[in-house]
Amino acid sequence: MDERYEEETKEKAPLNFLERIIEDDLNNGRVPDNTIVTRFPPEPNGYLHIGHIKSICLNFGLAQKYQGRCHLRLDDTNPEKEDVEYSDSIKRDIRWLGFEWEPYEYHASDYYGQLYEIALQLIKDGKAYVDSLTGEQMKEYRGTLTEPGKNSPDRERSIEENLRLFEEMHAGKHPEGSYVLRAKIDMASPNINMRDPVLYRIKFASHPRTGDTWCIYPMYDFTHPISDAIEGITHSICTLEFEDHRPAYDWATSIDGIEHAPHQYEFARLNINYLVMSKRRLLQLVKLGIVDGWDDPRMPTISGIRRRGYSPESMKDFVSRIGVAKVEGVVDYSLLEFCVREDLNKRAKRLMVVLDPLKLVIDNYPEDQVEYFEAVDNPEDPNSAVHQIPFSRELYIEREDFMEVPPKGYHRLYPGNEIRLKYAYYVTATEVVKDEEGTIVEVHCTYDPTSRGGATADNRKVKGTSHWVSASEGVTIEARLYDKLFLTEYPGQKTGNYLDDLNPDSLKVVTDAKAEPEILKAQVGDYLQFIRNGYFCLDNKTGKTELPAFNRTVTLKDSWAKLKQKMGV
RNA sequence: UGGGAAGUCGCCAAGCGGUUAAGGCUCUGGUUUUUGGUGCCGGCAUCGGGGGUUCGAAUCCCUCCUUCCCAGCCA
Repeated sequence: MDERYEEETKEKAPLNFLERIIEDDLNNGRVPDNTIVTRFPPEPNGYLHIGHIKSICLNFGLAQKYQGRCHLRLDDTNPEKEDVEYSDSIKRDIRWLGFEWEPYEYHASDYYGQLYEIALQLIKDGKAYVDSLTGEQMKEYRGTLTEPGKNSPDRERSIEENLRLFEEMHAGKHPEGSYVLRAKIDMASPNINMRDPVLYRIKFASHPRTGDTWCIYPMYDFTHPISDAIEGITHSICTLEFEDHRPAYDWATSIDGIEHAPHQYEFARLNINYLVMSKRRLLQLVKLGIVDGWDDPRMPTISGIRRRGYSPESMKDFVSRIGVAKVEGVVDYSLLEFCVREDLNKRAKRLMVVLDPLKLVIDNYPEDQVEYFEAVDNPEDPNSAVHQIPFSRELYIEREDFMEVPPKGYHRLYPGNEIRLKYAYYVTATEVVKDEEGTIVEVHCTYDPTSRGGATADNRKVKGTSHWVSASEGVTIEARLYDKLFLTEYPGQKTGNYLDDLNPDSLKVVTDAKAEPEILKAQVGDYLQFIRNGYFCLDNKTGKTELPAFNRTVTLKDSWAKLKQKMGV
């Protein structure tokens, strides 16, 4: 009825700058076959981390949105650092996120032959030369940020000589470091990347894919743009630090004979506070044994995230919420947690698990009786299944849920107070049993048989509801309580050493948590909520050995903890 | 001091000469609740500074300031 309303609901979500470019290109016929082609080009020299998720979602997402395609290209031009172990993990991680590249899987090494031919052509055209400067000398000749560089003495070497030398490099006749092939561009360029960049270096290293076929390997600035061109990439999206390389990219895609000219666009990489993301630091955490491996649940690697219990859907949602721009910012860790909680709240099966057990004895409950209560698997789901929970005279409740002398605002169990045991009965604490040291070892209470199911006919209210586990029927599990790996927003900012900011309590292992028997049905990959404690998942490594181990994905929001802190309790 | 880029709420981020300057997270009031969870309702910025153009500027121009990236035979 209201046209304006109609229009508003039809209104498109705002486009990010890349979508705008693509739509503009599409609308102006600048895209061959009207099919955009992107690529995700990781170097197989480490595990993918959460920062890569942004790039993956961008490249695959854009291709999906505009009905194009996205290639997976392993950028393997440095055999010294790369390994198939990494390639395998990269593929596993992309698939986990729900993206598929088949049949478009490529390797930069697929193009070594073509790259070599192009290099030869460049030499013949007088656009590249073999340089014998040492690394040290090259640095000197390169100049500085403010001073121009100067030409290498080899810059005017004859084409024949260059050809001969390059072929000899290829044939393995020269040792590593003796020669490189350089582009002849401009040693006085204000852009250092254009001061005759190295195209090829000699490396007598065995390549994971090409073995010992090559002893010269092409550099990124040469390989990447040409790989893009060969594959028909239309939009080559990378991070901001490559902005300075765009002229080199354009130089390479303008080489005679290269028909398709893709374009490079740069976006700001993802930064999240309280996290370290560089491959160097992640590798160090693994090597120093600070974490359990690349897939330690505290690691921001995709494999760590997966083991921690984060869902791929929540990660994609996270990426879509942070947006895409050229501003280098730092996203709040709280947004990440929000996305995980939001998704898990909708899908996690609820279970009662007591992490810090305190025995609760119901004095007026029949000694050997066991009765069952029905629990909803997921109250967020109107069609949720249900399961049964055994109840008995002796139970465990969370130690935090009882206090002998409660502070103001505490409405859990304390002497004389009545609370609800979720799904079961109302109980009132009557007596406390302590050991010699004065620690509470047992709480006694009485229950109201008419409150069966957790409500009474007189409709009287209780302020607290606790979860519980039957002492006789419950099972013991291991729970790994993960917290942030770092204590500060920007690890290392103060001392210069990020290891100084490690959180000593980033992992607490509880080996005597008590759970309702239903937990034994949990499978790897299931999303669980331990009621009032947080989201958990069965660890995907230890599986079910003696003690099933569960990893805490994230806690529930805890406004009581916040209140307590504010009151200074 | 060379080149490249960026500056809109505590954090992301829309906005593209005329809007009460979207939205999300955080924070914060209230409400619902057999999870102190969830849900629901509400609160929270004049756009890095200064000039100018214009009837009108976050949006255009000038200038200053701040931050980030670049001197691997890494990617």
